[in-house]
Amino acid sequence: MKDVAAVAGVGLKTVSRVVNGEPGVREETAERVRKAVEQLDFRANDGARLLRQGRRTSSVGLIVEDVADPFYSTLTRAVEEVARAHGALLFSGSSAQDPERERQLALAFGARRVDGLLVVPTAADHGYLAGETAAGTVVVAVDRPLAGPEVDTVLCDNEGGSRSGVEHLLRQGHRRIGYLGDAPGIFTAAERLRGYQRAMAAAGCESRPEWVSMGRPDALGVRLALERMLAGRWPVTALMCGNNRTSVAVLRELAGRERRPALVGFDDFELADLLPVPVTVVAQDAGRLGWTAAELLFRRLAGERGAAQRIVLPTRLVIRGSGEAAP
Amino acid sequence: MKDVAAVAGVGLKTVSRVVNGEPGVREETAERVRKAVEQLDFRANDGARLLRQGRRTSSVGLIVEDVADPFYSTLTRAVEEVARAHGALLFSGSSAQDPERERQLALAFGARRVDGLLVVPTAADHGYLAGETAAGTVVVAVDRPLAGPEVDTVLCDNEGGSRSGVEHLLRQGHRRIGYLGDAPGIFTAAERLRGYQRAMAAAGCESRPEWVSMGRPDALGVRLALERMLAGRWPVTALMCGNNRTSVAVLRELAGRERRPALVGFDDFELADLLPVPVTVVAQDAGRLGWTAAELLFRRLAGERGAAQRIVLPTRLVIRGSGEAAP
DNA sequence: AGTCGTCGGGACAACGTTGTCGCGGTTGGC
DNA sequence: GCCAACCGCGACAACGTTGTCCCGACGACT
Repeated sequence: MKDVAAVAGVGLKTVSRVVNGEPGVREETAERVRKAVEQLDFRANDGARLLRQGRRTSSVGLIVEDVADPFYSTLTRAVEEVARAHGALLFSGSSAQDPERERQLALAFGARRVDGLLVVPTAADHGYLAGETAAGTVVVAVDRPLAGPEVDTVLCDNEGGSRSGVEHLLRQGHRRIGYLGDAPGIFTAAERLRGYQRAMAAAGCESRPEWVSMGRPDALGVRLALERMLAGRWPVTALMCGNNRTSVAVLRELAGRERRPALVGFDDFELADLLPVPVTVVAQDAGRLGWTAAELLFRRLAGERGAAQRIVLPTRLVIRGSGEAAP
Repeated sequence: MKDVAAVAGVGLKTVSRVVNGEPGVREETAERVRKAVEQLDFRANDGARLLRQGRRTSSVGLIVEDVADPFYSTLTRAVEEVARAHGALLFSGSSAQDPERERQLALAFGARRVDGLLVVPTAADHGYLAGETAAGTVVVAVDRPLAGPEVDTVLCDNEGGSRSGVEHLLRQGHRRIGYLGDAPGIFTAAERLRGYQRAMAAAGCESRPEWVSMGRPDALGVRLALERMLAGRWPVTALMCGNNRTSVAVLRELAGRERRPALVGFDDFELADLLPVPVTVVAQDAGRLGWTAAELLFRRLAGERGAAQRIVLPTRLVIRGSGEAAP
């Protein structure tokens, strides 16, 4: 900047004024400065500006589990849009379900002095975030609550959605319904499992232990679980899948079999409607989740006070065929 | 930091030394400093550090068309991993195919002094990037070349892949093959169209104008194009789709029809193998694309010199069924 | 005892901006 | 003709760090 000032033959502050469109500069002088800016190809250093002003950095951090997952990428896109609308830049990162990575990302974002942090929590303990919130960083938990400081939280109605899916199967006459979900340590997985259990209990169906399988949605695990559920004296006639990945793994596994239980999946996925048996799902709106959380974050940044909110977004049962087969 | 120094009863620089693990501090003093850091919940300001050091910001920017698109989200994830491996943070943004948005993002990233910029170019002219490259920002074009400064570029073999897909259809005996692609202004779309044309020409097939449709993959456009291709005296017996989105739109449109031309899609998509007729595709590896580009970027940052490279990654024909139907 | 080297630690400037203040010159009112 | 008000502009400090330099204390050697 001082080079520009020298070339234009003006003071540093005048260059600053011109660059920032502040008043108090004669048009003629401003023009000289602009010439010099152009000539030297000068671009202001936001980092220095931010440091000097000491206010906001106009950037937010987003930590998801895995951007490559359509659910999170949709969420990310929504957050991007909101950030853009508020003139903020987005730092993003995937925790890959690793609490340590999540922590490192959050701390790195904090060190960069992001104004806000949107996080899909993976860690069991988020005490490390206390420092950030104390320092004025606005934190919003998305998709799952976090264990640590009280922060705004935006969730889906996991239990209710799962229950509605199971109830739908019950209405078709199914009684022996299996449940495949993600590792029970994951909040959403536990909630959805509870939805299944409640629905079963309310209908007076006793769920047998071998009808429930919780774990990572890998092919082998799903195959074994399905074999367990479909064998024996009381094979399940229907399945509720706790998430996207599991639904797909189950479909892939079922493709080769003759016995095809009815199926309802939690979370919609592309082409579900074009499969040989279109898949009935409990849809959640990832975009709206991200949008809501980001809007909340920026409202806080705009000065909104009050206790931490917990917003729960509804799910929607999308009937396509796979969940309507009789037992 | 000065508060910490005051509490610990040491000088500013000593705090800096302790925080950065520099030698030259007695263990006892260091311990006092650490106590004070803890007590005041101090976290170093990376922005200030970066400003002072004047070297690298350890951050890179990534501009894709739309993170919500599985292709780009996979690419993004790969870039994230590489950035993480090099200790860098990632700014990301979606251009939404809007050249002006792309420019704004690039400029904003530049103002934040990112070390490098990975961009999937949308704009027709990237002259505005000249300033960045001149300022030392390393730019790498991904998926498409950019028109402007000469920069490293990582592409897929669009033309070759497309040609191989069409050749596959020709081998099945098809002669009347239609092509549906994205707007011809998009580099990849033009390349793939050329692959189709070359393959047809090489086989001595004359492609009729009504067999080719280029445009956004919306339902209506695709429907009209299909009607045109499937009607008349010379209806196509096979289709080559220029991208993911188009393939899906075509499948959705075809689902209701009895006449089902053979189909090969460019770019793989999830569940392609589970559809009623599993879809044969020319697969490109988005992750590898991102990985390669990011590695290249960091090699440049590490000081690698030399002329701008152009790396072309191969595609892979994945045979699943839809492309093997006879005319 | 004097000299030298080493080690711990602090003072200060600088990174690239911007907020504050004040200076010199012009204008306008009496 | 004098004073006030105003305008355009620059000097300077400060944001939170770190690189450089230097100082004082202490131990070891002549």
